[in-house]
Amino acid sequence: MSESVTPEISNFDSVEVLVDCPGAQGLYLYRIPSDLTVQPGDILSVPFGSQQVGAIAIRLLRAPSPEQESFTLRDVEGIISHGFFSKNYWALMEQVADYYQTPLIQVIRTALPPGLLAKSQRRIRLKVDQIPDTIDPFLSPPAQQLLVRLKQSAQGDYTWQYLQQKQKNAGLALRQLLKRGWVESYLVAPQAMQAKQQLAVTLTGATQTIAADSTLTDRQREILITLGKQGGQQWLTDAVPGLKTSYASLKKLADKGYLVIEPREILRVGSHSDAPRDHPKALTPDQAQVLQRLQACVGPVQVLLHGVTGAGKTEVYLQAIAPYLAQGKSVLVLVPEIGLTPQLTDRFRSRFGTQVCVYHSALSDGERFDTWRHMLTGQPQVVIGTRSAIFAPLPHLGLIILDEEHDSSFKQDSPIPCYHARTVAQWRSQLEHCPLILGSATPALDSWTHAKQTYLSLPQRVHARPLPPVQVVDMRQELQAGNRSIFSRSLQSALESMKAEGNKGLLFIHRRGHSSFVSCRECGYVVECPNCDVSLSYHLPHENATPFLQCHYCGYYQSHPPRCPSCESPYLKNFGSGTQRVVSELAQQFPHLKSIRFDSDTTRTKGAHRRLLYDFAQGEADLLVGTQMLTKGIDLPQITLVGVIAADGLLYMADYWAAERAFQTLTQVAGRAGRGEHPGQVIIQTYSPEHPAILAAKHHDYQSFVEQELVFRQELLYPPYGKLILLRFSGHDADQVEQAALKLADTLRQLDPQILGAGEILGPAPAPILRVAKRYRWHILLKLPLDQVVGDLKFLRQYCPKEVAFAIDVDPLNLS
DNA sequence: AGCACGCCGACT
DNA sequence: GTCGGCGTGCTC
Repeated sequence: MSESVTPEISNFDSVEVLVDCPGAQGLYLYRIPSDLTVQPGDILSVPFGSQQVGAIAIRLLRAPSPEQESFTLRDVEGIISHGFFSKNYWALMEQVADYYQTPLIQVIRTALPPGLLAKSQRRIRLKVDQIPDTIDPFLSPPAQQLLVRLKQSAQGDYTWQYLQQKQKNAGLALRQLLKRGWVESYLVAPQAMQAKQQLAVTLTGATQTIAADSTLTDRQREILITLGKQGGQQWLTDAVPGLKTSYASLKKLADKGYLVIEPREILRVGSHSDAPRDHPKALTPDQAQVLQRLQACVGPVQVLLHGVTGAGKTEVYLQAIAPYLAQGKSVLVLVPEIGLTPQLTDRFRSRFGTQVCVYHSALSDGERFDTWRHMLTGQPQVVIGTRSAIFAPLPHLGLIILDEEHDSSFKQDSPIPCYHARTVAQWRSQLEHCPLILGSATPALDSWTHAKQTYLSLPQRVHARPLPPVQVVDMRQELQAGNRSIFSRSLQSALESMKAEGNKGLLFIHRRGHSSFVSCRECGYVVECPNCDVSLSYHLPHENATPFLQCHYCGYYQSHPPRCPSCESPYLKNFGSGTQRVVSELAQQFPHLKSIRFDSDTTRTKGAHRRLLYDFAQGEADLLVGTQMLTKGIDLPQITLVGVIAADGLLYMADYWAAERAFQTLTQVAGRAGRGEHPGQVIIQTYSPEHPAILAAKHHDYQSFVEQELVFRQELLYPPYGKLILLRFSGHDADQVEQAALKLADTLRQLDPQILGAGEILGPAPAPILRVAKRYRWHILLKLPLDQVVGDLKFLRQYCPKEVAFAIDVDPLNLS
């Protein structure tokens, strides 16, 4: 597709663009001013209506003659970023938009760092000198409120967006104030995110003459040599304390021509290389063989690396990556949640130093922007990121790795596009012609059945350590034997011997909070969330705290009522266990065991996750009590015991892949035990000891679990033997949402043969939890044969009233 | 998203 | 009869 570069190219004086504005889906034509050189893929700023918005150049055109224009073209205002979308990258965007039934601009928005598609901003400013001393008493309350708010700021100046979200009748209020001339409204031109500048000290090439130069003092020579040893360049703010010198001394050396001090873009990439340097470790024969096979991979090959927990996949990744960096290529490593894998990030950092950068949504906008810019430089680097990092704009991509590829956080539920990073990675590997490694101890069934891939396995743990034996305890028998504790007798004795041997353990429980619900013992009333159709969980953060009730769907919380809201009875009791309850029961039954609670409540603040793990590893506690988080990225050799308090909560989730998820979670959490010198032990407590997922986890038998599960999937034509598309409807009005879903299903059934072929339309049906955060939710599930070509479904939106939110989720994992 | 244009109810 | 509310539609 190489269009010949002829002199005629200068005739392309206009450009079709995609504008970053909801409701403006088509392409718009703009004139290119003669002083700008625009190419397809550039990110532009264009005037659109009254504002300036971000836009992507799609293709260049010769401007239509003025006679045939029905409107006058406006000029492209400026170029925000040049030559970003390569042909491959563009194809990836289109493929995502097409497959996931999403407008292209939405995909582009997902891929770009926030703040790049800049918009002009409306601001409101107080005209202080116009305001009379005595305020008109007839001024409407909203207008008075707005006036008060504006007066709060020293400048009397706020963005319109801020004011609107702060105050309900802001529109009305503004008009009244504008009419009186007390405020003015003005537009601020969009400012694309700027790279930050900072002074840097860099050695020049003149260093060879250091020894010979007699004008240098010994101290100056020392500074130059130290700087050279430390890499030859530093930020000025680091160099002054780091070299134990002053700005004046450095300036003198700069004057002598040994170094330059100049402003440089500071990329807030956060790649501190304070981690101690480590070196490639000796591989086991299995690892070495896998590495060899990986190194033989060229082109768009997909590799499934199936390694048991503790098999040393990370070391294999590290050694597989090194040659790519040496060749000047970059590598993309996707992990489920970066915050949960500080150990992984640390290992990459200590192996590759500053060539590693992390990219995920918890970074500040500035950091994301800078990391993104750093990727565009094309310097060989390893980008470790979460789901959205699959769109990292690395020019020379040599390898993609998805670690823990079975993890469902690679799938986005909302907002659209509801993409799966694994699927996008497969396309990207094809487009970039580079290998893709999917790594897991419990591969997703989709990945397992993928036909065209290389299968590599690491069936043994490193140092021939055994997988921990798994004991399944039937909790019904515990009760019969008179044990009413949440800990089985086996777990109790295992905890004691663990402590006696000076080892550590993990206790896994599916729920956070203290108890899953609160109910009245007289009338059976259950306290529910006012916004969602779920019961409130009982929370008791620590022993002496005031208990409160919280909704795990919308975050609503309230105090614990002293009496039943329904019958006034004082006998309200909390049922079910969560992490808090486990911690407090432990404290009662095993006062000598110290535990750390490890769930999204205690790890919410920045760095808390890392700190808790550090404290635990340093011996501050014997046990880590937590939720799903325990299954990811914890690799501590001292852990010998893993207990699953109640596996049942995992088993009975209402979707087709509940068993797969339960098996994965149990296997992953079990895999945390016995990674060090001491052998591990796993105890799973359950009321369903015969459940296939439990039996498979007990025997570490991935293969037979999968075979069994695949039979079930095939019978019901669920993935990977069928394709699902979920249509989600939600809105504040229960009737309206239901009607919209019904109407759309009707429309779909009429059109069915043309669009869905042999597909099945299930529903519409209310979502398993009808109401979440005051929004009613309905679903239509499309179940299609694998070979069914699905046409464009985006047009369905037009059958849905705009008060009802409509989303298309292709290959949904979250069916609630 | 913003903003204009245009249609119905409370007021001079 | 007008002012001004807000609902529908366009922005190259």
